[in-house]
Formats: sequence, structure tokens, C-alpha cells
Amino acid sequence: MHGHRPRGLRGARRRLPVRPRREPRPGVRRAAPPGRRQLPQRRHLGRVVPVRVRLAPSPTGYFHVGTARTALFNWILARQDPEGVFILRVEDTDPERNREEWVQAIYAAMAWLGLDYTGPFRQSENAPAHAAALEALRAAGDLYYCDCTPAEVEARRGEGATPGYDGFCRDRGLERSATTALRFRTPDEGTLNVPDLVRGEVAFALSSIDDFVVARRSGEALYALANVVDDRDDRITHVVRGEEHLANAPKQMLLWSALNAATGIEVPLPVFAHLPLLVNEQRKKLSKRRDPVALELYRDQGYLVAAVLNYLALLGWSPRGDEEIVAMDEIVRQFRLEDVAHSPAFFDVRKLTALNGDYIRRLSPEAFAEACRPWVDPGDVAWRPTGYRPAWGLERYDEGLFARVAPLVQERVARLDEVPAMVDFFFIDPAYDEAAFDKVIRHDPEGPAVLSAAVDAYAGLEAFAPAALHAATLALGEARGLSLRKAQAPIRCAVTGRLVGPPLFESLAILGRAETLARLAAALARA
RNA sequence: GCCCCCAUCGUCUAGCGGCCUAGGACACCACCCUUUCAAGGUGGCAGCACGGGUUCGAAUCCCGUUGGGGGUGCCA
Repeated sequence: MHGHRPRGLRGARRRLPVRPRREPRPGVRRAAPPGRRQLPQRRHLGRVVPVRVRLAPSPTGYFHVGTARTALFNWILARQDPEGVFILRVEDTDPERNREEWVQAIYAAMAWLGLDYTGPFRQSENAPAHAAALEALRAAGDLYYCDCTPAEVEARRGEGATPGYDGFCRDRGLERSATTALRFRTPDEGTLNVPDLVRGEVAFALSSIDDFVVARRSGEALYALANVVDDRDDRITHVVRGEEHLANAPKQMLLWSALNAATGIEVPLPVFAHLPLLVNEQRKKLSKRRDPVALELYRDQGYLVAAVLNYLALLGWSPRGDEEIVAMDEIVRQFRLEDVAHSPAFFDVRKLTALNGDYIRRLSPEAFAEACRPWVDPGDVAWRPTGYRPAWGLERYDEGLFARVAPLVQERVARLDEVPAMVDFFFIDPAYDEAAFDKVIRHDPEGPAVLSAAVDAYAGLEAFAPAALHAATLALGEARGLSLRKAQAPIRCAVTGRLVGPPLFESLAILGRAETLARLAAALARA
């Protein structure tokens, strides 16, 4: 043959993670939940084959929320099979467009999501196998050299003709040179049915599939080939990816079969599942350029990973019953590719945010306070939103105090990044909202009067506690014919700088008598 | 142009021939609760794209129309 020995399953030999992992290996797995629903089992040579799926992102930009959903669905599938394997393979062919920082971003995103995997592997590591596959196919007569430029191909294309390449060089018998690329000879007639678990079978007329390029002039294998070789080497059983890849499926099947024949290694073809696209309000595919698609962005804004995962699962799929907030174990138990919707889904940040608020409220007070640390603790934290630092320093920050305040804000935020603005007055002098200050203190004659009455009343309080503060404020308001709603406004503004915030009397009690009185006096002075 | 996919409230979806007077969630509106803002509670608004079939019966099956989208790279 051609001296080419395809590797077996990716495993011990080559398959060592290419980099030391800095983040702790996320997630725990193994135990598949009881009562799970299985993927239709795949058999090969009479044996049931464990599910092997993969995520194959290219490092050409931020980690996309759509990629996150694809990752999640693949991960779920692997989890449903006690022997299932989920591989992360970074498709880093095309040196022109890849950047190392983006591959790091892929690892970071996966770590945050907590989706554990086998790998990570890099497509570039498998370049020798790609070259060997190219040689095997060429020797078998499946490939031919072509020196047409894109412009020439374009110029020859007639009106209404089959798109793509016209087969001009098919029988020219060109040799390898610096100006020849390698094309795959595709059949001209017949139909190819792509088995797709979400859509059923999709039929393609072979006449509509052109002789596509599998290797550049430089000789390097292109995605079209590398992807198939890697999936074969990895013994992938289910190719689960976005719908934008649907048109690639028949080409990949053709290549896969040709590789089986050319190498004499019969690897069963995978079955496909093309997930509906995630779209923006204009119903266009989410784009890295116009839409907020970077997963990192959501983490920075204080979305909880559990909420993000839950929301992603709801895009194109839904749990049984009326409850949408579902634990991951339950999602794994219920998920079936066959139930995935066929139509594109709008990525609705408002719904994500609402779901996130729900998740925040379900946190224990301790867990909530801990989750807030990157936003409130000026000390050392494991992670910080990009470009953010609390507005207060260590000397003013009090962890115990924040723990007492946290429950007050927990039910008031839908994102963690809203927390600092809600608690800042505990750690810094009030940053006055001047419009608010004018409204309820400077330009309202009752304002200063309420303030000085509060100074007197609060100073004489036996216990500086919420109930007493409430009663005192109610009383001083009534003395002026003011509702509690009206009476609390100037006090809140004087002490917190704003008109909205956590419950006032609890806040004052936590702040303490001395500080409260001082702020009341300060506000009176600047009125 | 050509190939392919898709079509239930504004949005995400349930529905897989009779349980549908079409269910839930987000958003929106009203009311209640209330020291602000939220949260919470109650109620409301709102949908089967259109036209033909098939059937005793269609949101559900078939065909067509229209409308959206994806692909059409020596990108992935």
C-alpha cells in the first residue's frame, strides 16, 4: 500500500493533552443518571458501539454561545451512555485565521461551562494522518490536481449551471506543482441520503455536489478532509453540530467511504444531527461581528453558568411538563436529539436574564454572597470580570458586613454585575445622584426638615434596629402629614445617594448609628 | 442563479388525527402586597402564514404558494 497505517482510536499514544491545564478539571461525570434515555444504539460487527461525539470549534474568535449550545448537547449525549466519550478537538488548520489566544479562550469557556471532555486535541497535531489520507486517496484515483484559479472557475460558470467547480481539470492529468490544488472526484449521478437524527433523512442529488478542494496548493489538507480523517480516527459515531454544516454532510460521507475503500480500514459512517441555528432579532445567523455572542460577555455580566446552560438547553429543545427551570441531571435524563426543534431560535437575552434572576434567587444566602465576590471583594479573587475593579479598597471593605447585606439585594438583581451599584454606599461615601438630591432634598422644603427630624429621632433611639427606625420614621412623617413613602425618600437619598436601593431601615441598622447620623448631617450641610 | 432546511402568541416552545374553546415560559398591561426598587400573588392581551387535498374529523398527514434562513471558499 502506501506505507500509511491509520491509527486506531485516538488514545494513549498521541492523545495527550497538549497543554497543562490551569483550571481545575471541571465537572464530575461517570455515573449516568438512572432512567436515562438512550440514543438509538449503533452497532458495528454485531457489537453495540459506545457513543463518541466531539466538539470541533475553530479558534477564529470569541467562544460563541451557539458553540456553547452545541457543546452542551454533545456533552449530554456522551453522558447518557456510561461508556460515552466527548472529545474536544480544536480545528486549527488555516494558520491565516487562527490565534493562540482564541484557543485559550475555548479552553477557558469549556472550563467555565463545566463540560468535561477528552482532550483537548488539536487538528494540526494530526497533520501526518491528513497527509497519509491524501496520499491514499490520490493513489486510489479519487483525487486529481487542478490549477484553476477561483476567477477562472467563476468565469466558466454559465447561467443557472450547477454551482461550484465544473470539473475542468478532471482528466487533464496534471502533476503536483506549486500552482495545483487537489480536488476530490465526486460521483455525477444518483442521490445521497444523509441520515440526520433531528431532521430525518436529507436527500442530496449528487449532481449538485462539485469536485471540492481537499488540499491547498501548498499541499496542506483543508477542513473538508482533515475533519473527516479526524472523525474517522476518533471513531466518532454521531456528528452533532449547527445547521450551517448540513451541506457539508454529503461531502463528508463521500470522503469517509472513499477513505474506507482506499485504506482498507472500514470505519462505520457516523450519523448526523444538525441543530437549528441561533439567530438574532433579524432572524440572521448570530454573527461575531454584529451580535453579542461571546460567552465571556455573559460571564462578565454576572450570568450564572447553571442559568446559561439551562437557557441554552431551552433553545431548540424543551423539557416535559410546564417547568422550564430544570436541573442538568434531569435534562440529561430527558434529552433526545429526536425531540430537537427544526427551526432557528432567537437568542433572547431578556429571557436569559429572567432565568438568571430565578437562579440567583434560588441560591442560598451564602452561595449568593460567594458568587458576588468578583464584583464586591477588592481582595484576591480567583477571577474578575474583564476590566472591572470594585470602586472601594480593602480598607473600606467588610466581608461580614456584605454577608449581612447580600440577602437584601439577592432578590433585587437579575445579574451579579448589578450588585456593586446596589451596595456601594456601605463601603464608600454616598455618590449623590444630583437630580435625586435636588428633587427630594434641595428643592423640596420638606426634605431638610425630614432630615433634621430624623437626626433627632435616630439619635434618641434606644435600639438602632430596623423596627425602631421604621417606627421613628413613620412617626416623624406623620407629624408632617407625610406618608412613609414620602418621608423615607430624603433619608434614603442622604444616606445612600440614590432613590432606589435595598430596604432602608435594614440598611441604616447595618450602617450603624454614628455613620447614619453623620451622613444625615452631611446631606443637610450641602442642601 | 443553484442546492438544502424551516414555518404554532412579539420571543422560546408544548402539541406527534379526535383529550385544543391550542398549554407553559419570557416580554407587555392591570390589580394586590409594599419604606424605594425589586421579588411574590392574581388576572389579562396575544398564535396554528396562505391555498388545495386526504379523513367522519387536521395545528397535527400530503401537495402547492408565500415568506424566512443556511450553503454555494485553495474558511471552518
